[in-house]
Amino acid sequence: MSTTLHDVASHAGVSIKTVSNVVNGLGRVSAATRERVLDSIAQLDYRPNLSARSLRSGRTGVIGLAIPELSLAYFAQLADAVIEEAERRGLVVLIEQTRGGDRARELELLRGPRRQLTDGLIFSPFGMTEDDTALLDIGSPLVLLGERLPDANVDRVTMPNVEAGAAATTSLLRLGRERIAVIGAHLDARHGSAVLRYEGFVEALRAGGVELHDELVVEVDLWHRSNGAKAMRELLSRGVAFDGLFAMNDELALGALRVLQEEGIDVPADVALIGFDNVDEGRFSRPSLSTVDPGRADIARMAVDLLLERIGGTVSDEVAPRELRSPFCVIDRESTGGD
Amino acid sequence: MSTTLHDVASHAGVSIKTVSNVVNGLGRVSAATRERVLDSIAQLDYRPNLSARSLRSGRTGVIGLAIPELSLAYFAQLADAVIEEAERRGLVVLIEQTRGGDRARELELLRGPRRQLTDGLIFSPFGMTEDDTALLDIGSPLVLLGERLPDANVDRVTMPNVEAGAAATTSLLRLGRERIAVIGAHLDARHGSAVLRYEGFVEALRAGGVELHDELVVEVDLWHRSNGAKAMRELLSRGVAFDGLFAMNDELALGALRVLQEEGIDVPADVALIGFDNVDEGRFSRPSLSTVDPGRADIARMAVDLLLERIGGTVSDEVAPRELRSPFCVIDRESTGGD
DNA sequence: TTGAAAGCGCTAACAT
DNA sequence: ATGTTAGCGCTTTCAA
Repeated sequence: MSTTLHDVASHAGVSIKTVSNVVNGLGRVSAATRERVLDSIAQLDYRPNLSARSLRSGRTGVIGLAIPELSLAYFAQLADAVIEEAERRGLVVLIEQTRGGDRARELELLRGPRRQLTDGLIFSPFGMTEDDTALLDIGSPLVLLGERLPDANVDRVTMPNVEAGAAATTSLLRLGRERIAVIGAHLDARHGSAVLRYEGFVEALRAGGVELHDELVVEVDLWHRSNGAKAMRELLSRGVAFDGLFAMNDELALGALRVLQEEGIDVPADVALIGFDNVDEGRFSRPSLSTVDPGRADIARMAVDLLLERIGGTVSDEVAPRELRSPFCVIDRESTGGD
Repeated sequence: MSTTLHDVASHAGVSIKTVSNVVNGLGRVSAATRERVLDSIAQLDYRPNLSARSLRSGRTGVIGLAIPELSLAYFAQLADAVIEEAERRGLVVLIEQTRGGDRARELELLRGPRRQLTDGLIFSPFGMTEDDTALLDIGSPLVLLGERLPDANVDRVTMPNVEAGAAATTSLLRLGRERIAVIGAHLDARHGSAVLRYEGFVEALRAGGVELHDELVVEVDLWHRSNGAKAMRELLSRGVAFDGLFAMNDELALGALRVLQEEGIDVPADVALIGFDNVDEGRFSRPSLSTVDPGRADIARMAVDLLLERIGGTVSDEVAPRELRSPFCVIDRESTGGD
């Protein structure tokens, strides 16, 4: 049996309420009693029972983070940032994996009993469709990551994907590349990073007066490295020339890079390549990978902030959903002729 | 206010206990009442309050996983496996990062109040020293990952690092390489993967009748990619010839690979390279990276199993600590001339 | 400034 | 087969 408030109270010869006050730094307690209580706490090695506290207060001190997959470097690094940010505020993070695009899992996760373990959820949706938007109304604080489910009535952190996609493309155009391929598109989708980055891609081409060739667009469902390799093989098999490549994330880029090299195609001389996400690996590939840095730390901070404001009631439920955008920047490495 | 057992009970016209029985599938409840209760539960959208349940039962349904860093691919992929394994058993995982080698953080994490949020902990120690071994006696279920703190009186999952280190080295020897370098050693340490893998390395050299050259050993504290690059530069600056390289993990290997290529050294023709951990990236580097697969899924399964046996009391506290070893295998890819 | 007591929602021992 | 009830350890209202 572990020590309770009661034990401490009788040990210190005060009431349970006084101990509680000392523990929580509330109310006015005379310096002398406080001292005595603190002493008893130390002697008895008292530690508050968090379950009891949650039951009473309705708070758990835990926030949930639901992402597609931890083994994707981007999400692992994002989770890292969120955990760090949460810790800074005395919170702890429960990670749930939705496994790429599993709608049922995502819904279950939103409504399942496990939500109760957390005070709020940071959620990166992937498989849910617009028809499911209403299901996001889960009555507990929620922050969305990314642009899916755009009509959701919920706080959200995004990055300027259109602008970033355009900037990435422009960095290729600036090298004089005119036949620019793109892998990772989701042509039939209506929302999501793929759609927006592609939009930026198209805009940049137009602005640069460069033609968009349909044969240079490769769709890829899940942005895994293996699919990047597959997409590149597909592109090469089409037999169309290209001198620039925009991969919608770094995993795709690195998978594609591998195939380009197998085929003896030089990067960046023959094909300039830029990815997206700035995962650590890109710094050490050969050539190192140019990319777009989405500001992971900012995203994590903003998401935790938004969530905490709702949890803490600093921002009432009445307040309309807010949308925060992280700053981004293009990083020019060897794969686009940088250093 | 959310629905409680009471609400359901009165709605269904039965006692609270009956509802509890239905919810937990315990006791005998007639099919008719069960039906009625289930119906009320659905109508009222009742969901059990997990805090109350924890307070009462002393279980939270959460297990902790403490690892150095999520942004290291190995740990991200391990966390993925642990979450999956836990989920299979209806548990959820709280991840804490110890940030490479911070002893104080590790201790705080073991004893801190957050332990209360979990029923048990899977812990990959790094910064704690042998003097701290006693501090592992935290009175709640604990499973250690790896070989540090060998005297700890605790369940543990390891991999056969000596044998695996030897096997990796042997795969280099089998190619006829005789000047084999190693990066990632911790020469002054007395325990840990670095020590054991190095031991295997030395053994394999001896068994192969090949001399060990001190100048071919590079120490690296944290096994990050950037440190792999740094170690390789250091090795090259020594101006000693080598035709094989054993990197103690894949991150180091990939960092080193990058530098080798910068210097125009061909892998595997000039230097055959093998890493350790089988992280996903190794399949798509160029050349693809030979490595040792430590059986991540097995490790996760074993760790969760051991923990649950202690949590559930299937295995009493009296039972001596158990040690499970995962199977490993060497994967021969391009960096050692495989495909 | 401190104390007494109610009750958060649940489980389980006991009673019927 | 179902109902009653006593807490789990805490916070908090109210009273002293």
